Amino acid sequence: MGPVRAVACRFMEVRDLHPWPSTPEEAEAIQDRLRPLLELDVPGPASPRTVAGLDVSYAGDGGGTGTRLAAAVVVLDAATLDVVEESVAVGTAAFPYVPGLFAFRELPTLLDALRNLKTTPDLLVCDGFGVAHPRRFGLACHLGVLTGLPAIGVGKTAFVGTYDPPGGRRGDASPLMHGDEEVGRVLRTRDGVKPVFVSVGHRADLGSACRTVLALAPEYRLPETTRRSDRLSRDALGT
DNA sequence: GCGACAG
DNA sequence: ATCTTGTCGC
Repeated sequence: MGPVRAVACRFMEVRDLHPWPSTPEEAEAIQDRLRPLLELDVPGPASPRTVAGLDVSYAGDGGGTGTRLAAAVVVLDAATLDVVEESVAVGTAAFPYVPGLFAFRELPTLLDALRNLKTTPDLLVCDGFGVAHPRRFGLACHLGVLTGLPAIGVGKTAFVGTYDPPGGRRGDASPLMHGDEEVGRVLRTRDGVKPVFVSVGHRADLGSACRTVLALAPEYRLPETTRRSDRLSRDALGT
């Protein structure tokens, strides 16, 4: 029983705990039920050897249910940024787009892509947020709990929270505050370029998450993990 | 009450 | 997310 099973079994186990939601109320209830399973106070992967980037592309309108989509996972060697493994899965949007319930749209197809992986990555880098979420349970949290793997989120725009603009140089960061809690960090990955929003999802700490994101983004604003998975998912749609 | 709101 | 032209800059 190899790594493939480790991911697949984890998903099956959790999926059996609840039916797929058909209403926003049911979806919120699932988030509330899974949130206690989060492990947030553990030191994140200090130096992950392999890091998986996940992203989804849509064909046509990306608002409703049933839209065709492609989910891609690209595993990189964290030290060299070389591609270790790739996986793509096509499917349909499993839920309408509702801010705060975004994960339910692409989760099934993302898990399909993860299931086909032979590698068990040391860290999942998701497109979106972790605990920087209205109910502290964004996509990175959901994926982390379902797979049992350390997971973080990297968002391109703010969702919840307030912050002061970080310094203008690469590496500068400022806390993303929600109430009196630091739910994430606004991190500048390139001099003079719009920062990204990093938050923890599962089994990771914010400091390690930011260091890893910086290491993954030596040249461009977005980490190579998301750039690679974005390209792969786009290609899979044929467009 | 009204608007804003990850991808 | 996706629909889209040209344009400024490294």
